[in-house]
Amino acid sequence: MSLAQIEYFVAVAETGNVGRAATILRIAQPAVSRQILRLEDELGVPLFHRTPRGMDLSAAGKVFLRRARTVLDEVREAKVEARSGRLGGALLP
Amino acid sequence: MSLAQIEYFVAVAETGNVGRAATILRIAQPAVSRQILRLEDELGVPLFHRTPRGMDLSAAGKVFLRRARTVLDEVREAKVEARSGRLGGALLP
DNA sequence: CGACTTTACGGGTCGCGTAAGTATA
DNA sequence: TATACTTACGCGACCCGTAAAGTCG
Repeated sequence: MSLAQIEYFVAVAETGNVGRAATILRIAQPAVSRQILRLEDELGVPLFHRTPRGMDLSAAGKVFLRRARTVLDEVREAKVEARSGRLGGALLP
Repeated sequence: MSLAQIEYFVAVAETGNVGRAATILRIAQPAVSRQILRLEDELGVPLFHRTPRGMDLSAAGKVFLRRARTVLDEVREAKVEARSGRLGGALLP
């Protein structure tokens, strides 16, 4: 699993559409489709139900989405905090 | 930034030693050293102080370590939850 | 039929491992 | 000189983009 896969997954989940997610991510549709498939393969669970109109989150997908967002948020915060030297909520001597 | 870089960073932070971290990670030392350098370069902040006896966390490194552990924990939980189909704290019909 | 997703294929990039180099007490 | 980190180099794997194929209401 990679951070890129998690980003792609969130984008597809939010748009319900691989093509639209790809546009937002500024990459081609097959790249997004492949990484979603690879992610599902690694997890062993489908994250979406495929319909002729797009992608619909499965039960496992809904669960995964929460964690995926948390991961991306934490990564963003980690970057900001490390760069600014700010402490993360705890006081260290 | 990649999940591998975060894993390597945590391993080095916990061992205080690139070589030992590499052994734990079952990869060669240069691989670990390079990813740490690349991570520091991306953040623009040194995460460790280099000493003749190993690597010592910098202030930024200590801050980053908290977030790094959270990220890895969330990723682990995401996998487990998605595979088991368990809900993440919310009740859905 | 129509919109969407998936597979095939070629090229560029990234990461690892081995080996050599650098630095400090 | 001993220990640990860093750079050089060659190779394999991964990812992307374009193009073609498959799927389902």
